[in-house]
Amino acid sequence: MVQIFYSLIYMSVRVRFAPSPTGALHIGGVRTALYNYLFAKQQGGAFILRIEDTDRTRYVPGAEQYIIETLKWVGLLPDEGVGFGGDKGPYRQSDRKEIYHHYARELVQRGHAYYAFDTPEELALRKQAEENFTYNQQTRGGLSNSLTLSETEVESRLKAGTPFVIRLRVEPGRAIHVQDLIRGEVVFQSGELDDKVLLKADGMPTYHLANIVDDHLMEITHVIRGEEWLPSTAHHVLLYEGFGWTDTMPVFSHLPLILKPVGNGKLSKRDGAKFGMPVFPLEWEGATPEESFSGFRDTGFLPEAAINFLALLGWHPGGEQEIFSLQDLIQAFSIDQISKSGARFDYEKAKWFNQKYIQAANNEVLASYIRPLVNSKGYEATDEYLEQVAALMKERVTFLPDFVETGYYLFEPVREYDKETLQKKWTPPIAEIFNELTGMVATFEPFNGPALEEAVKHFIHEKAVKPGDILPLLRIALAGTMKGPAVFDMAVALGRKETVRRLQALSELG
RNA sequence: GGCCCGUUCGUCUAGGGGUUAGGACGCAGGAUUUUCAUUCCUGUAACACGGGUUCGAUUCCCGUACGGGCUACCA
Repeated sequence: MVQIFYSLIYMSVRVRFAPSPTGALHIGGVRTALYNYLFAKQQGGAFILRIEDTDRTRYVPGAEQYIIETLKWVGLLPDEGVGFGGDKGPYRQSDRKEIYHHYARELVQRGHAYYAFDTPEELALRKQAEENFTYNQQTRGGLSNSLTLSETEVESRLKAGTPFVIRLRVEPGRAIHVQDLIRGEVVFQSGELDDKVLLKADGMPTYHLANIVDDHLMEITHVIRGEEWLPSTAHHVLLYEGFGWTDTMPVFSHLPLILKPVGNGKLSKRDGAKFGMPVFPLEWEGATPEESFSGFRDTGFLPEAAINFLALLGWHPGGEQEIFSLQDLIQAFSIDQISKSGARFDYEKAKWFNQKYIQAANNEVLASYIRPLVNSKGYEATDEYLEQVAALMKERVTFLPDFVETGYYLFEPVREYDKETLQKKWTPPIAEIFNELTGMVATFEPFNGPALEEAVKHFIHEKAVKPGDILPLLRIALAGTMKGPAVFDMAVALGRKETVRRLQALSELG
């Protein structure tokens, strides 16, 4: 006992993120990965990526790569796992088939599991006949399994290759206590539990078996997973008991769900299209447009912003800080401050975080994010110019693509002029002054923001017109719109030649 | 239906037997900026309901309602 206590204290923390490669990884999965990562790093432990691909019918090619790419994008790099090495592998469950067979058989030998020969069709019929039919301690006596069949019959069926599953043998009359770090003690009555399938007829384990065997073999100390696993945790405890692994059973924490922005229920992949927002980390190209999704990355989120947003969806350290770097999060994180109730996906808040992170990012970093967007539009620009664009636009954008979309006029001629303002401001006398101003700008030295501004204002004063008569026109000439960066900063960024060209273009139009 | 979990402003949340129930997003108004945005200030708005326990409950307990999850040879 003393020894167990000792080992629990000094055993280093090991947590796992164990997604199933059935398609694009849901944003809730990213949050689960994040909480696991934060806990591991804070405790000086290991963060492990395990791929749970035991359902061959739901396997989707590319999903595993998607998961890995997501973790890389958000910066949650596993210490061990598929694609990351480690000495407790293999970390892909389909590569561990024999291991599960071995343990499933061992559990049968220990009397905590049994062979069952009932076919899916037979069970489906039973369910049709009896509405609440479950395979459990009440019903198994009347079914076809190694508890009802003679030993020789079982032997011969196994020898003949009759398909079978292995089921957990749950005995009634016990209270199973689960200690959850988020929810406290949760109690289940064993009499209400069914005899879960552990090993399927195709030879693959179910989640229940695989997750216990792997967590044990991989020396996982803490299981941090979604709330949907809470009801089956009682079965998991029974498995630890059955194997005699209770001393090293991991500590459980069941996370609250992420809910739809409006309406009832948990956030689903369809909500992305429905509400016009990403619910996946990365873009995903499915077989059809309906199965293809956009993600946070291609929408133009900074990974740091996505992480900050996700971290606070269901957890809060208690202070009034809102902006947390990954390092801040590692320091501040604690499992007992995770909320118990589900959190609605608040996209407005996500946008706010992104805006904040873009504002705070330095121009060089932003330029590197803008570069691919610029290239894909076919624009040409130097890195130095992109840094200027970043400086000009960073306080006016929400998403990365806004730099080249809202600010397109920093890369190509004005496409469309604000007619309303033009109609109001463009009068023959003003046009004449404007032309004169164009001539001045063409030769004015030095061509920098403050000097230019000073000179133009002086010019306006001399002509006895109001700044409001000229400045808006200048802006429209350069950007076409009444929104945007300071006019003189724009002029300097565009350069003298382009500025003059645009001023002339407006005159010709007028 | 059964089992399990939950419930503080519209949203994310802090708090906790006695508080003007705090912050953030959003929204509204204002200041700054002769654009827009940023920034700053102000405002808006919450303890689901009913019983206990208590001198006192939003906080503790029990119910109810509502919401959610699970109930597959899916994870």
